[in-house]
Amino acid sequence: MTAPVRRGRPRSENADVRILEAAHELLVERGYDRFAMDEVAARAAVAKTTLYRRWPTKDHLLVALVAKIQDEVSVADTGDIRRDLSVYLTAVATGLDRMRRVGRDLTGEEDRSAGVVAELVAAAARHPDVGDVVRNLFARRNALPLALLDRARERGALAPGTSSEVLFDQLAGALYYRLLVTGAPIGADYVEELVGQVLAGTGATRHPERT
Amino acid sequence: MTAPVRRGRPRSENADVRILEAAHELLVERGYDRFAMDEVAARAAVAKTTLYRRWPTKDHLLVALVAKIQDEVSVADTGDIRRDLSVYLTAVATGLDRMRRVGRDLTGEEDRSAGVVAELVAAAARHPDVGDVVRNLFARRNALPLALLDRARERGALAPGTSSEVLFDQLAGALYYRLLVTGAPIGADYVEELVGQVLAGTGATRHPERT
DNA sequence: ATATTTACGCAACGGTAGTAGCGTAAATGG
DNA sequence: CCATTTACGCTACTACCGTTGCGTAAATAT
Repeated sequence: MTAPVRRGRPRSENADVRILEAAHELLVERGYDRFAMDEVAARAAVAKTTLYRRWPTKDHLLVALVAKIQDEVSVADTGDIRRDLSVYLTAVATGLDRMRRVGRDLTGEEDRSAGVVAELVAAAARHPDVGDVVRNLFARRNALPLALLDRARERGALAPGTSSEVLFDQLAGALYYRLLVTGAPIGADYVEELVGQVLAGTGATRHPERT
Repeated sequence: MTAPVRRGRPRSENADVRILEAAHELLVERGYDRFAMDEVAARAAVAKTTLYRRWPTKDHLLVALVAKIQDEVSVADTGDIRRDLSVYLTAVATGLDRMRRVGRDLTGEEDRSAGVVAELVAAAARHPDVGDVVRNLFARRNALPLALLDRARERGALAPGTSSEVLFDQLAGALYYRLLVTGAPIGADYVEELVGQVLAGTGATRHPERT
């Protein structure tokens, strides 16, 4: 798949590794907004121009980094759609909260920290190509839970007319809305109530059905 | 309520007006990220220090500006909760889309523009006090539709157990999720489907009831 | 071997956010 | 009238993002 045999001096893979490691450290230490390209270059022992040869802006670098390190959220399919969704969304909420706190932990200073998710959203809005990466990221991330909903409908656990996509928007949207906009807490009880209320209209059985 | 009779030279109200006007113009022309404080100062014929005496950062200024100019979205209560919600959410979606395009219109250049909403969300995550302003903004903005849902439940058009707040999260959340994260389009048809699916579980009558 | 191509490091630069120091202007309090 | 207090304008400064120019290093092509 990849033996392009390019002409000039090849990119230093070593530099790639060192840059991404330094960036990872720095993101965790400082958060998105206090993250400085100059310091990445210094820590990776690389000229700043080498950074910009690979990623045109700080946003591009950080989105690429997050895309690389984002942990997959596993999806269980026990046949009990209500339970499976609760478990999945709770895991997502935990992950989001951890992302939100990145850069806040080691500094006892004034809380000017990032909110990585919010910054990624802004970066996606600033640069169309970053937006593509972010949307792709979420598309891959959401594929499994969407498939879960589709299977549930096929087995008759959801009303046939309901759209999996809209259903997922209701669930994930509520979480992100609270995280990014209202700042309201997202506890296990909230997730439970949300899933219950979303599934109430779908004819989901309160107890699991087997295929 | 306010005659504090302060000691020294008073703030120039004239400067306040000129600054906010200049900022408004500049935000519309350039969008959030290309908005430059230096240029605001120049256009308002004011020293840059005068800006920073009033708002500690660019984010603070722009959030204050948006809070000031945001247009109220009116809420009709015809007794048909399904219809009222559709109308309301469509108005919100239109407003959001207009906000998203701010700064893109007059430049034929490369599309690096802002997405005011995304930047506000990021600003709220960066500065706790800006977060307070933003949350307050949304709380006021959402008061009327929430009251609409409460009245609907009281008159029996919604199942008694359903939470207005969670219900609203499903609706607004789906919109903002599409706007900020997935970038999926938000048409009138989508709003219709969303409202239908959200209300399906609430026992909302398909035709209005009168009290 | 030599030419070509691409990457690297280095240094300097322009643009923007935000800060600091200082002299001056406009208000209040005695 | 005069001291005090706060606002204003001006200049200069630091920090960071992103760019440019140039000399050098490492690969391929002939």
